[in-house]
Amino acid sequence: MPTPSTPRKSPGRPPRISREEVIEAGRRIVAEQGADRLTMRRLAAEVGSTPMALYHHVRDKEELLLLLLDEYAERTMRRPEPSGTPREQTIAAAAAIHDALRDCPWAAELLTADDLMSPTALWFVEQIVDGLIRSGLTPEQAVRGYRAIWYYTLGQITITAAAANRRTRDPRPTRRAQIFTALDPAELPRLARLADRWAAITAEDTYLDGLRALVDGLITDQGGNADRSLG
Amino acid sequence: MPTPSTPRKSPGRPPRISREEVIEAGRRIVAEQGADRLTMRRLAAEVGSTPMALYHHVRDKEELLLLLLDEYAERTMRRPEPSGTPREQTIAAAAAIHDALRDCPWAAELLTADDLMSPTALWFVEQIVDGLIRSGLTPEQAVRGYRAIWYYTLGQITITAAAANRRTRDPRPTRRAQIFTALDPAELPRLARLADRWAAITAEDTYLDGLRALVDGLITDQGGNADRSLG
DNA sequence: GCTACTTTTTATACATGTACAAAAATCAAG
DNA sequence: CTTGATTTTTGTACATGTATAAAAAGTAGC
Repeated sequence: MPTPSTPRKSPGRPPRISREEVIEAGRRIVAEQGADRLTMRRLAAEVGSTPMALYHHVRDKEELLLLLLDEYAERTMRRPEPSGTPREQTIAAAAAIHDALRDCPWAAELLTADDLMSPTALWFVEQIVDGLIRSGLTPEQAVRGYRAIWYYTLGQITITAAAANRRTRDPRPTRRAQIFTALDPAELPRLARLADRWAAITAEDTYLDGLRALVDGLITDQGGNADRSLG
Repeated sequence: MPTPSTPRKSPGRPPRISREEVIEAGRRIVAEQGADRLTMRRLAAEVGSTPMALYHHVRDKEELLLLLLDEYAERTMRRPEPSGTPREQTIAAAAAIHDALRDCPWAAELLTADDLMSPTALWFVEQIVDGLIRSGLTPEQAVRGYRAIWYYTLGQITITAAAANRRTRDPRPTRRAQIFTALDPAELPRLARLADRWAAITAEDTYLDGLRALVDGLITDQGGNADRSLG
């Protein structure tokens, strides 16, 4: 962490690359070649240095990707105008996070690690929590509710991203297909009857339906005195 | 896939190791040394063979882990006696899956890939779907509801497992801590006011609360004619 | 110039999953 | 016994993140 408080030249070997340079080069590689082509060696070549030199400017590859994600969020996430009930505000904010992540599939596994998002995305978290509080939850309940929404959202992103990956990279029949064709109707009647429709149903994008159900459940389960006016 | 339909000896070089041997050795390594010590090279040494020989018996490491997970589920998951409303049945089945995965942290990232669980666990899926249908949902709605529950459950497991990993391996302060101490109360009033309680609240295990909310929301959102009798 | 100290860069090394190709070990046919 | 076909095993190689230690390049004090 170079402290430029004093403009005096700092001791030590002068850096040939900067943190900003590294991040910028990473952004370029991801944009031009895709996130899976971003390796520390390629990145080093891009900035004209060696792999290990990068580690003096970013802690590890994960931190670099989180920084890229911050930039991405700041560039693309737009705040919706405030309108609708608190419930709708919560749903809109969660959906905005979901949409941003859906278009950025390499981000999913990152966010399982650090549980919060970029500074930019915190505004959306605020909207979710605020909507829940104005729906009648206590602040503590609202935070727990936000966590539930976050679990649901990240789970959906992770699973559908992985499924898409699987389809493009490996056309072999999935285990699900094999198992579902051989279900015992006596043991598992519901699943057996649904077997042929299962693939189609699970291929739908039902994020919003589940999100609405979850938010409704959170509001009615834990907040009796909901403020349903527009505030 | 050796087809033992005809007991006649098959041509080709006779195998020195079997699929079952590989799986058993894998189980042993995971039990004695932990899942992160299970590498293809160690496994090969354990069965007295070479790494690449394993690939004639399992497709890749992921398939091996899925097989181990099947075994684990079969060994540990116990069916609860059928009691309670359909709603409670759904919740109990989901909670059973959750508990099994919580005690098996290496499984989480696996299941983001293949969207279904072991044959043993399918019984619990049946219970979830059945409970939703008996609560008034159509079969299609019930499958979508199950998916929502699955997203929520896997998201919760993944995130809390990753957080635990982080804490044990890297005591550096998380980004969340740094960001939350410097929140602007004018921009993000709710979060600023909650900042000091945030860590404690998000450390709680609130899986069941969220699950109940989600199931309630699924039932009341989409099924008006719920069967609330015991059936 | 020389020494101590600090910061950045470089070189080397390891563990990992697994692609690829060659080799080995069996059976059936001639 | 030889030849081919088939299956399993083995050996080699690569790409990856990153640990570790050494080297390089500067400043400050002498």
